[in-house]
Amino acid sequence: MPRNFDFAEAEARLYDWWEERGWFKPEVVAPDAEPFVISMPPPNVTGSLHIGHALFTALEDLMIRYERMRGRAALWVPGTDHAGIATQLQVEKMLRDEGSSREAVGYEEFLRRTWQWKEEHGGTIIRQLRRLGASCDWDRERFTLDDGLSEAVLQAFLTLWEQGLIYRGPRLVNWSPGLQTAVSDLEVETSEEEVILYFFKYPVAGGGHVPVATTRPETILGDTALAAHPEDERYRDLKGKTAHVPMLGREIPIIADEYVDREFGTGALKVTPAHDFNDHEMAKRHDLPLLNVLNKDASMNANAGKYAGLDRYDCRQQLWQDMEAAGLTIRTEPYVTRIPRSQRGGEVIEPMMSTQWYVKIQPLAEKALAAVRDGTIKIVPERYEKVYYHWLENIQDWCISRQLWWGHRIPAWYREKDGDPEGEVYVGKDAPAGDGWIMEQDVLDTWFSSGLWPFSTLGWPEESEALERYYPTQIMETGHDILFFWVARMIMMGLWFTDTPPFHTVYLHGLVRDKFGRRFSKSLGNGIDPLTVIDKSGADPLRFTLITSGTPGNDVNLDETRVDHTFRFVNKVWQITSFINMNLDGELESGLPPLDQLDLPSRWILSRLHRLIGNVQYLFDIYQYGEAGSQVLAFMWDEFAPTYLEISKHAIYEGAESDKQATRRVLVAVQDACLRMLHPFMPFMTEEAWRYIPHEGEALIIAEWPCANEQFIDDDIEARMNAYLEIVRDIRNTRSEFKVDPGKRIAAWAYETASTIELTKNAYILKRLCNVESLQMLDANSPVPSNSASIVVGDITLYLPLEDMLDIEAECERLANDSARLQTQLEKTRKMLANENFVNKARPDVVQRERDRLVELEAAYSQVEERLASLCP
RNA sequence: GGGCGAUUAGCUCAAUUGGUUAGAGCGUCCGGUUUACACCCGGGAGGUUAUAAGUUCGAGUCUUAUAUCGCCCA
Repeated sequence: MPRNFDFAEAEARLYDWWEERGWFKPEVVAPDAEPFVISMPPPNVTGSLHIGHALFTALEDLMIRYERMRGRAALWVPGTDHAGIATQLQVEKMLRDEGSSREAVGYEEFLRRTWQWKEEHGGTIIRQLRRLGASCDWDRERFTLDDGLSEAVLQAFLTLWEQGLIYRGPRLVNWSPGLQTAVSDLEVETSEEEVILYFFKYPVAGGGHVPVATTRPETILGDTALAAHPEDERYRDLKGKTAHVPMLGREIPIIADEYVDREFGTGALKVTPAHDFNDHEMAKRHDLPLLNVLNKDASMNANAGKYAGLDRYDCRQQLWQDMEAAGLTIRTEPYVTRIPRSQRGGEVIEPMMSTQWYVKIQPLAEKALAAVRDGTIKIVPERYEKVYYHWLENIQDWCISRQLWWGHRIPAWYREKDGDPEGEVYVGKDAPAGDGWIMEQDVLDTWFSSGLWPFSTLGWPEESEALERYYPTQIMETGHDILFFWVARMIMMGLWFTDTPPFHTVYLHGLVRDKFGRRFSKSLGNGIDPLTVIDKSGADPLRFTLITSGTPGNDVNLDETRVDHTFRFVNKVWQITSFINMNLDGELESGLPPLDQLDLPSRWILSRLHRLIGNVQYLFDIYQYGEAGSQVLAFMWDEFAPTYLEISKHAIYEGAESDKQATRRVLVAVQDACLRMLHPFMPFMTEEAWRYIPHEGEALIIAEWPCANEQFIDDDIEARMNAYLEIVRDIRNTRSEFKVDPGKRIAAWAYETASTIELTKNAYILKRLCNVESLQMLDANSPVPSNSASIVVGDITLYLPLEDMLDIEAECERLANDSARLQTQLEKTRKMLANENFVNKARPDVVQRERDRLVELEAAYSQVEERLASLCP
């Protein structure tokens, strides 16, 4: 067995082996095995791996490997998303670099170039997932724009259309002037920004004016009314009058509406129904006309009169200058308000009138709400259920059309009629009979196709075998940031089209941030590239660290020193394996010897192991994977390796043959169980290490998940072993305190009592763990050995002859400290047990524990006192 | 404005049906070439669990209020 785990060599080799053997496929188990299916959240096809992908991969692969080991038909369906806007932007940038543009090359060529781009860059992220060890069924890899999924999108669209749940119409939308497309509410991010509030005079017909304030003066050109609160005294006289739009002179009515906030600005409000959502609502109430003053690129259109052609911000300046010259301005002041920006491009979103396609979402939303309310679908952590409810209860119709070229083209056709190019509309896969039909050029929101993902990837709308066998899936594991974008939509569409919840559990993880909790950003330069980390330390440490660094639903602050630590843990596990491997010496009978033939340390480690297995199982059941991993680490690093392994050297180096064999079998059994439990966290090293210990079965990846056996769990054994371990700790402390050379073997003495005789039975524990060569019994009449330090644990006192190394003064101080500590604990315990409320109300086992503790403390205290009295007058 | 989360050692985090002395890692200090591992081993220092009240025999954990930070929604 190699001295160290060569991850760089082993990872690629093992991954290829697993894949070639077909172990990533659900068919490896019996055909009647219960399926366990996860649909991978499809990464952007042209993206590259970042730490967030590493987190979801680590978690999902953990779930998949765990269930595979439990005998389920585990299927992890991988794939990528065409990511309409993101991909189109990348290709447009490439064209721009070539001095060209989307418009210049034209629709067909643009699509050709985009597909070409996808072919070139599309495989990158998928290849990178392999480096993390992702055990996906690659034969089932899908892409949201492949033929099957396009068919699914078409089917879904047409079904909704037939059901009257899709409509097209002019609405006020969030318009992204940079991308030149409509975007949905979810794609707009608003945040507070400092802007300028402009106060000006709105001329009233027949003389006078009304003071008005706005943050967007250019929208004045689109005003179709002036409004005041009906009870506002200041504007009572204006009722029924009209006003003139500054610089344009257009006459508009002055209306009264309760929406107007009397406290804000001047109390009077300009109404721009084509460029403001609130004004739009008001316009509906008052039957006001809508006047669009913006072009698609947010320059002013013909309705802006002489300002036509100016960019929105240039217009703002120019108009204000002109108004100033006309004596219509009052003043400006800094003002903080919420500005909507495009989640993608970052530029300011303009509400604009536009004809778009919508899904009437209410009926779908109701089903999706009910599924979580009645527990059919569970969200982990549970608190996100509230967030989910709130969003679905207030959901607006979903704008699904995007003015992009890259995506699923909406299956609609137009024909000119009465001069209107869209006078006739037809929805269907193919153009209807007759000439002149032109296909809708807009595409669907990318989330429309990813909403179908859990079932479209399995063949829907075909009634495929895969769909029959593997749908519904089990867990949807994804980031909490896309709960609305994606999860809610999958639930809505899954329930709507398949009449089945697409999964029973939603497991949400948080964002990965840097160690100070900051988001990764280029400007901060704090990014952590998963591939760099893998190159340096291997995939296992990164995976384990990501999983154990946080708790479900919460952000993970990734500290790279933890990756280093996990790297050392990987080495630790390897070294344990190596130790076992080099001490095997020939054939080893499989399984464990009968319990009654095992020594105390063996029974102790098996008890600890099965307790651990039980805990890990419980933690997996409640999705606490991080804690489960940490507990395995703690067991191996703090109990198995430093205690059992060290003690086992006694049997292996100097025991009888039967003891050697028994100890070897225990070592193998414990290590085997640990490797199995660790496999889903760190698949590579565990698989490789497993080959070096006796095992049944071809590979760890398909080995059985361990199961806790109550028969091994033994409180009495653990208590007896703990007594030794406490003595060991005390002896080590004492040696350290008196600066006894760690390599020096010393003796220990004790007066003969039932407890000390018992102690001699396993004296090799002390020999191995704290270099105590022999435990010798003192005659009851002999004096306490001079120059010795005393170790008191329960009713046992050991004397360590330290010869000239003992400093009496120091020993007395040590004993006094012990005494004080014991006294404090005694008082506390006595007080507890004297409290009738405690004795009567606390659980009996808790009370008993305190009683046992009291006995032990009393024994220890009296011995310390005795020793103190004799040594320190 | 509404909702949610966080606040535990210098830093990053655990501690899940309330129960021994609140644990790890990194950092720090002391000591070690012990035949699995210096990618290591042994030992130490470092905490009023944000604050204040409450429930309870018992609170990091449950309740209420406050403060600070963060996220989501309007």
